[in-house]
Amino acid sequence: MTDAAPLVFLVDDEEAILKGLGRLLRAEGFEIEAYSSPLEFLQRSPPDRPCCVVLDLSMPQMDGLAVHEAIVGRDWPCGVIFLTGTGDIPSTVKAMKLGAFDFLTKPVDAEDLVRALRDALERQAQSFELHEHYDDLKSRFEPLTPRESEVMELVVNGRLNKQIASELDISEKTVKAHRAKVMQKTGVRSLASLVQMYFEMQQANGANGEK
Amino acid sequence: MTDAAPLVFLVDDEEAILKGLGRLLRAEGFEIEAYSSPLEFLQRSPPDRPCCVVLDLSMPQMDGLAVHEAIVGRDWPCGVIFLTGTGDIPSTVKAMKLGAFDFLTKPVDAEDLVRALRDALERQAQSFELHEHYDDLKSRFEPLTPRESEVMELVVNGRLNKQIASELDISEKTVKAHRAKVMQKTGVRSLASLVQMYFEMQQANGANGEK
DNA sequence: CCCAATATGGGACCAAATGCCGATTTACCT
DNA sequence: AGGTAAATCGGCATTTGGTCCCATATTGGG
Repeated sequence: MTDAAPLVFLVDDEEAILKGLGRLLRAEGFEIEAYSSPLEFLQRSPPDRPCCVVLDLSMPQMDGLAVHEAIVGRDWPCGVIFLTGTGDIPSTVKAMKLGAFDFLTKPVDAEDLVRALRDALERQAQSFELHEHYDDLKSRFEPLTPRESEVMELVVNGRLNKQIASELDISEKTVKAHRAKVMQKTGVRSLASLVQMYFEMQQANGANGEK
Repeated sequence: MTDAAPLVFLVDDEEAILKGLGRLLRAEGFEIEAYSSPLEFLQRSPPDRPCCVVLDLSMPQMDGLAVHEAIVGRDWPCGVIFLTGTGDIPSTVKAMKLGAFDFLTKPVDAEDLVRALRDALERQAQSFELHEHYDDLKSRFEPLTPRESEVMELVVNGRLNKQIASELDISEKTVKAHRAKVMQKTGVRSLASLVQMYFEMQQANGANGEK
């Protein structure tokens, strides 16, 4: 809320490009961090807010696509826009399949770059919020003991207390105790909310854990 | 289940390409439909199973990207692989942003094309199943009357019967009647299942309805 | 060795939901 | 005019779930 200036990283081995784009984008109201070395950039601590990288495809130390993969692999809240002078179609396809927001060619039109950045940052802000939401969900289920989770699984799958009791071979009374603990620890006040939270998190794990 | 041969459309204005690719892909076990005119292709009735189009980018009658948009807009269960001799990077980016599976250049390596087709058809089969699942969900909620839907909305959002009664200004008894009808019509036997189905469909509509 | 957390269960009690019987009114279609 | 579906409400019995109180056994850490 306090720091609303969109964060943009510039990664390019040509200092002239960094200087030029830096001035341009700062004037447009972006907060800029420029790196002439991709390795140096990747040593940076992960940003704690939505951001975007403008990334050169071909650099001496490290391939731009590899940087992209590193960003994705480390789960940075960061969109990627490629900017290259030597790109071909296969590279473009590879980058887009990896989830790049855009792939622009040098010399780049300032309008195009700024528009792409705004779009990317907007979408990044959305997925950042979503990510925070999932973190919140995860933190609500963490304090549950294994047994409580086990009971919850059955609850959100529609089993009655008596069914859970017989499946786990315990008394219905104990099921109620676990169930109450679950509701208390997760902070929900209705079964509906619990079910909603549970499956929302299931889907989140499925979406992030796939492939 | 009965017809397992993957369905592939070829759309290219060059008859020679159609002939060549047709023979190649038929030999690989694909079922092929070839069109030398994109307009003719788009007049075809929507396929009822997962499929994939190999689409030429530049054709005299109609732009390949426009065909792609038409496919997406009509909600065909159909992946798109572009195949072009004259493509540039901006076109590639546009196509990939629209959700193309791949973007290959002529002359195409047979291995590449077949691999791309298999990948696309596999992913298409998954999203086809998902789509069918959503259709099933939708059909379960369709027979609900407006009033019943209204009550259900409140139920799955965790309201108690008495709260629903006061919010709708009706008696708790009526709420119970609507609620019972909802459970009966949707065919679920537990509140948990109803909540799960409801939010699953919410998410489906959100995902399909978004820009 | 004691404490905290976990898992287990009993009793009493209340609130909530379900099921099954019934009913009336309204509106719309044939 | 007759029939059908929808929305409204009542009673009553039953089941299910939630909330207090309480207790015991086990385990792991300080």
